[in-house]
Amino acid sequence: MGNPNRDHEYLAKLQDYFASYRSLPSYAVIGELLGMASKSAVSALIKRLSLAGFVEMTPDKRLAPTKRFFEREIADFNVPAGLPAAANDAMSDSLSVDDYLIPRPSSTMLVRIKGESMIDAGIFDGDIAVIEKRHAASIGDFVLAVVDNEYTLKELGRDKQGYLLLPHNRDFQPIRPTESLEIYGIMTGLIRKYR
Amino acid sequence: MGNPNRDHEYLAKLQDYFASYRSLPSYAVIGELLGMASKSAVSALIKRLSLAGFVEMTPDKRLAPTKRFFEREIADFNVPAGLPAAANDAMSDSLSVDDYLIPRPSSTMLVRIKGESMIDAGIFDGDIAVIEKRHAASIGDFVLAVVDNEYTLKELGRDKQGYLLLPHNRDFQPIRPTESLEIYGIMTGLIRKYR
DNA sequence: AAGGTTAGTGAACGGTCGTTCTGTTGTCAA
DNA sequence: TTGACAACAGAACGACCGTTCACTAACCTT
Repeated sequence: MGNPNRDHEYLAKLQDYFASYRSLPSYAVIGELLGMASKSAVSALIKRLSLAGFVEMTPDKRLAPTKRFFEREIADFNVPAGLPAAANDAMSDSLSVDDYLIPRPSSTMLVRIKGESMIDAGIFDGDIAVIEKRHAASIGDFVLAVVDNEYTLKELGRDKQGYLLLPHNRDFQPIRPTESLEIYGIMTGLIRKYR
Repeated sequence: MGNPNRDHEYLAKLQDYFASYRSLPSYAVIGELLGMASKSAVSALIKRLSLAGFVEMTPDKRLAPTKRFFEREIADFNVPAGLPAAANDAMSDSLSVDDYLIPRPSSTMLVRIKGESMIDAGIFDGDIAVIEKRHAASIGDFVLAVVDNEYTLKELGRDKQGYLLLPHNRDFQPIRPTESLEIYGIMTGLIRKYR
């Protein structure tokens, strides 16, 4: 009957559904969604996906996605003209974007970038910076700092006279804190959305 | 009887539950969870939360959280001068970075950037591009294309002679496909990790 | 004090849930 | 060609689902 292993395709549809509704449907509806006429086929599919670690049952026996459900492959596009989609065994990395960028949620915040002072570092106006809150930083880190009562994202530098905040833009001058310099957090990631 | 408006407290428990299991339990279990003895109390609570916009029913009538369900309580630590409170506001209507960048999981892939050809667009070697697979693109889109049997990320351009692939790096020349140009997908996001 | 409002109890009920079992069909290896 | 196997169809079934209704208790107003 069926093709060899359409489970990956079925999983994709469930992922789309969950992305839309933040909930997994009943077996009957899954059947409709996937083009299956009987719930027993769905039941078997769920068992397979459960074994593969993509879904699980909550303590009260409800179907729920696992963390793995949200993982994505990162493909290198060195691949010579073969579809990178088909071969999922040789993938380098597999994780969810959240886990990748935000390993410690409780100490992490997101900050919308304003201004052009870091464009030479590939950080543009409107981008979102992932900031891990902490008060210590190393020279060379990109830091979100409070300088003279104002928040700013710059590279942390140092010279004979003390700490500096270095912009990455030829048109801007380094900032030397006159009164106070407080490190609010360091930048651990960048997020940008197009269109 | 009860205190004035414990709904906020109830919501918090549901949020915790969902964070643990990525699913909302049945009314009976919600009752246990919240210390309610009857399901009709839960039913009433769900109606209230639904009115307030924290939960909703999927098309197939299952209980599901809304985007608002995931909104973070804006922590009330003191704002000296222009605290980056605009932080969460950036992605206020999405529940996670995943959701923000990847609304349609099944047609989205992640590709590790190789090379310097797009550095003037703030896309660096080692960055991860979010690619939405599709074969049609508009002029000006950043596209992952297969040109003469090789994958490349460039801006899609056009002149009198036809389509072009434009790098964003002064040291690179535009690419004019000699044999074939196939659009593999368009770039909808960028992810970078520091350190 | 009376009356309204709101949150919750408890029981009854029809509908839907997911499981299970039997049967069918297409694929693959011997 | 045969037999094993996997994916799926279809029907039956008990359990659990969420709704509804009548009722109670605490808290407003006035």
